Amino acid sequence: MFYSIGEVSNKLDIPTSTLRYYDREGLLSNIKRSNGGIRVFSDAEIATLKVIECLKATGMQIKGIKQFLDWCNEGEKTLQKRRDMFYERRAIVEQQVEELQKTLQVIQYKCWYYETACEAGSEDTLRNIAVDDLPEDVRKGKAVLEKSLTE
Amino acid sequence: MFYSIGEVSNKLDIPTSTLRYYDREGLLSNIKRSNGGIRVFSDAEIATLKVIECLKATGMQIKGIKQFLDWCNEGEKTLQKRRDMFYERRAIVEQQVEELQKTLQVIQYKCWYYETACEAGSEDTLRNIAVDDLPEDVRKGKAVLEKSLTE
DNA sequence: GTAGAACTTGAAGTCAGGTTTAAGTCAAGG
DNA sequence: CCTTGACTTAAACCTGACTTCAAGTTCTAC
Repeated sequence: MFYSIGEVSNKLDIPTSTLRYYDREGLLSNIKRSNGGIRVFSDAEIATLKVIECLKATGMQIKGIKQFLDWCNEGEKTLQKRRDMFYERRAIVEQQVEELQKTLQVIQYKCWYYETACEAGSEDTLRNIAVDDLPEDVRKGKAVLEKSLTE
Repeated sequence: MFYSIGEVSNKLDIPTSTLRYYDREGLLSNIKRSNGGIRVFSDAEIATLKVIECLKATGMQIKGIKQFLDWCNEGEKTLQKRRDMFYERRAIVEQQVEELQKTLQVIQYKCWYYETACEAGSEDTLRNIAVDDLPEDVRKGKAVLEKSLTE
């Protein structure tokens, strides 16, 4: 139920220096201290840290995460703000997934390209290759790389 | 066929300062100069910049991208290294997509949570909610957040 | 041939997100 | 009491990826 900073560090695989940094930045504003001044993490802080990790994974920066956590502390009058923030995050993450999948297609084309080149021992045969000679699944990747910019 | 740094900046939407920075870091080692010393970008550099953007999008850092471009300049003896690099990148990006989709599920749960709370005007009803009361598509997101760490 | 826009450089500055250091304090076991 | 390991702080430091600055040069159009 209660954890030291070292225990939390092990459990969540976050360096203690980072946990202290988060606290310094106001991300753990409700954390209790022992009489001696030592941080006492509870399940509430564990939950907060998981949300922090999640928001970080969406590319949100510490400032923005602090804003959200501050809203949480302000109570129910900020419910809409928090909802809107998550709606916005959802749109951003959906966009990121799309981008990443486009990137993956290019990488897949490159994998095919280099595998073919390695088999042939040279890039020569690949230089003037027709689209029809490409495997179905790597055409899009090549097209992304060659998309004209004057349009 | 040939472009000034400003034209490339417009076409690819990359600041001129960044293009100069890439050059300084050795990412455009083959770029020609005019008699006056002004950079002359050709389609080769445009292609290089698109690959740079792609690799950056996979989270690769400038150093690693330079390594790859150096291999390209070393000729066909580095074909395997380049192939292996792209194989590794593919694995990394596939992992990133997975992670991002897990994150998206959590965000979707949070969207549902706050939408429900906003409708009710309060978080009270949400506090002791049973898993069965959750819409199918947000259960996983909640589970990710609540996954125990002691296992 | 001159104005003004666009280019050049090296060096310094910025920003986010931590990490490290130094000097000290706390908690548990012998 | 004393050691040992985990904790505390403020402040300095670090890295990556740029960006900005200052001072000067080149290119383009008239």
